[in-house]
Amino acid sequence: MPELPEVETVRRGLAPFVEGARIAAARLNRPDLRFPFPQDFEKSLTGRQVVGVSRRAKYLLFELDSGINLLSHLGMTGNYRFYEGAIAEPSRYRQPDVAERHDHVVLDLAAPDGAHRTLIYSDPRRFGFMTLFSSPADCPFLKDLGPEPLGNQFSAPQLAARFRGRRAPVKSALLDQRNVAGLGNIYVSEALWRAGISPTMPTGALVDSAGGAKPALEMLVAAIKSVLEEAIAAGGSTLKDFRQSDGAPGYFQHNFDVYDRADAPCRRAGCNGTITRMVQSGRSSFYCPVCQAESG
DNA sequence: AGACGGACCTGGACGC
DNA sequence: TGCGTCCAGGTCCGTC
Repeated sequence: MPELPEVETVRRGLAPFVEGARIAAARLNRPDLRFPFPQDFEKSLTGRQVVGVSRRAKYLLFELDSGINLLSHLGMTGNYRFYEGAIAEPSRYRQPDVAERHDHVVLDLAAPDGAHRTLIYSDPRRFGFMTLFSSPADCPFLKDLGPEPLGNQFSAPQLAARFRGRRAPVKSALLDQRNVAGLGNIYVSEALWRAGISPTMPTGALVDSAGGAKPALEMLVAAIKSVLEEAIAAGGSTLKDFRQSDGAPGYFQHNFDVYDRADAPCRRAGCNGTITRMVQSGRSSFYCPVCQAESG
């Protein structure tokens, strides 16, 4: 489900619901997701106020008034839904198609005005996980992440320094969260198409002999930013089960130029190519073999 | 360094 | 209707 735009969409939906609320009770319906919940997980949450909800890469971060933070990764199928009022009073936010047997975490919240709210984490495949941390520098999931692609630290020179002399295909390098944090299989394919770069191009071919970014790398950085910004504005992409927190699907999947468009015509003006699916490192890459260059 | 397969899981789509 | 096979937005780990 979730790459950066989907996680950001979830964050924006959740923030007004949980910020300022107190966690009156935390219930786990099983001992683990992808990993076991930490010791004292419920105890660390109970009674705490949620100060804010932020995002780093594909992680949701709930800041608590104790100084402890709850880190939540949605894996492939994780999702949050919430109810105004007690759980026995389903609201319009209810998603009838979400099986309750995959509800793994239930938080009873007390809103600032005292109203009862319920936040539920559901995750059919359980590739998601939750943990607690105090300082990002000490959190193993956060400490090695590369820059946020929509932040000021992400730039062509920065990527050039990471890519210089490397022979890994650019598709793999962009999925490596140490180079840039938050891209996944969909938006990497889309950004490479926008930049006219083949997914198999060695990253070193995007760097000139002085270690600077070639024009293609400048285009790639711009393409990553534009596709992510547009996807966030569209509420993310819904392939199967992603939902915004009000239950609405994302809309950006209608704007895919290559992802899941195998055998369809390339949309680039003047290009007569056909979108092709290939497998790299066991994952699908979609690209146009005519207009996406194999070398810098 | 990096490619690859397998691992973790469930469910939907498809072919027969 | 059912069964087998393949596929899926992510990441981690071991091996060559």
